[in-house]
Amino acid sequence: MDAPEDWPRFAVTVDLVVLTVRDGALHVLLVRRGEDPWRGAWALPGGFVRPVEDLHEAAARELAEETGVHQAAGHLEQLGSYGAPDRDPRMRVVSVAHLVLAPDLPEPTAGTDAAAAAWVPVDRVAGDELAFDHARILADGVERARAKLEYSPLAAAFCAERFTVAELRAVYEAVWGRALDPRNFHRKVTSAPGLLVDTGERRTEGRGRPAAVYRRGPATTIAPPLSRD
Amino acid sequence: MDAPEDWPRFAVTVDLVVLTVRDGALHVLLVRRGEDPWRGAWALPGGFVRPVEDLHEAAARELAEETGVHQAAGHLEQLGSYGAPDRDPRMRVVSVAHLVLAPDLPEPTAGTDAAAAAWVPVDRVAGDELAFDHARILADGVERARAKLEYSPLAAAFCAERFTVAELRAVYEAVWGRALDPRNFHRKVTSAPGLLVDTGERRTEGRGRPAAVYRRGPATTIAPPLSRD
DNA sequence: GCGTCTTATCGTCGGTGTGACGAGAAAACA
DNA sequence: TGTTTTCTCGTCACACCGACGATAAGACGC
Repeated sequence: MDAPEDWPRFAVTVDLVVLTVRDGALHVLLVRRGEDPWRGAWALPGGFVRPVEDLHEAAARELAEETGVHQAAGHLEQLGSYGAPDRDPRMRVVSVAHLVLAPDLPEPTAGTDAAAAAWVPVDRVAGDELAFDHARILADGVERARAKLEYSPLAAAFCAERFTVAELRAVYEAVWGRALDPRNFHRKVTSAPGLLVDTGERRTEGRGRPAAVYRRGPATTIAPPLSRD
Repeated sequence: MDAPEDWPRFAVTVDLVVLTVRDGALHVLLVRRGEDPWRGAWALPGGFVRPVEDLHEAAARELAEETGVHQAAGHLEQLGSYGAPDRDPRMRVVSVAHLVLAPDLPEPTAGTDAAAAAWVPVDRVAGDELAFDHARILADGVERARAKLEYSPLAAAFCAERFTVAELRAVYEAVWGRALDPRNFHRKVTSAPGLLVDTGERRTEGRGRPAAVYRRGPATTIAPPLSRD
């Protein structure tokens, strides 16, 4: 099977698990499907990969097009591919899922394809109300995010460019669903080499002593890792 | 773009990074291409996904067909997808790469498609002698394997069903390319709950005191992780 | 202005895991 | 029988961790 007519034809899509932290809870960006199948159901944003673009490009493009989110501020990585033969009743589709971690954003803008888009707390998404196999993709994405916070500086992708230790801690608490000791957390992240860069700036957030404002440092891993036990 | 004629058609393949430990070194299974493009170059084994099979099934099938390796003994997981528009000059191909960790096997059996197959030490694979983007896929697979040994019981996938602590340590040393202290390694793996099950059996390997023989335990993670520093 | 509250930041302390390494156990080999 | 080799168990100093006390520095109510 080597002639161009011989290989099975697939449609290839990218689906996006876009996560953010709002009001102390992890949220995922969902769109409501306007077409069959699964018309009216919530789904992950996504779309077809174009004939001439890389998978990563396609994901970034769909992210901007369909959700108005620009990758620059956050983090985009490939999550995995899903290609069960019957996952889409119309045709054979392989979806390359991507994970996006974004700072809290004003409001989801419904894109061209989607009837509506909304941030939904991940623990309020019932598995059976998502289209296709998106419940599994979402679960894999959330688990990936939870695991990566342990040993990577990725939590900062949920924050604005300048942030305080408390804001960073709030991200961990939201993603892990668990309260962390502010003193130990402060010690760990400030002592991890290259993780945070002190801007010298201070910021007072309502009550309490003003907090130092940091930027992301050059570190690519957190050693030793934080523990989510 | 919703009619079946509208979406771009892709070929979807699975490529396999099959790793094993031989003679104290990490080896990868390569096949020599018998057809253009890249005729005569080494490549990762792989092939087209069939119209009705899941990606994981396709990887397991290609593994058995093309290399004679049966997954049962080892470990098979998805590594990631590669879909640069120009990665195959013939057509638009998205490859879903999989990572296989297998015990040392007698000899690679050249499969139907491949002119030849061979175990090659990974540190002797020159990047520019691999077909397509397989050098990058291989690098990603090796890095995934190295990282996973830290916190998962996956090293046992490189061993036979029953193995000694020294054999397990040899796997770590081969994959990480670094000598480990036998005493500290022994302490860590035997004290990690659920990692090893003592079979009661002993085995004497040439000289030295006979070693206890273990099977894999039910643990899915190693806590605390081993460190490869 | 002055206490009070709240949050940020720094320190302390006991427990635990770690790497470096010593020492004994149990085999093969000369 | 001694030597060598490898496996296995201990020891010890050190780093780190979680729990938590103490202090710093702002806002707030009066």
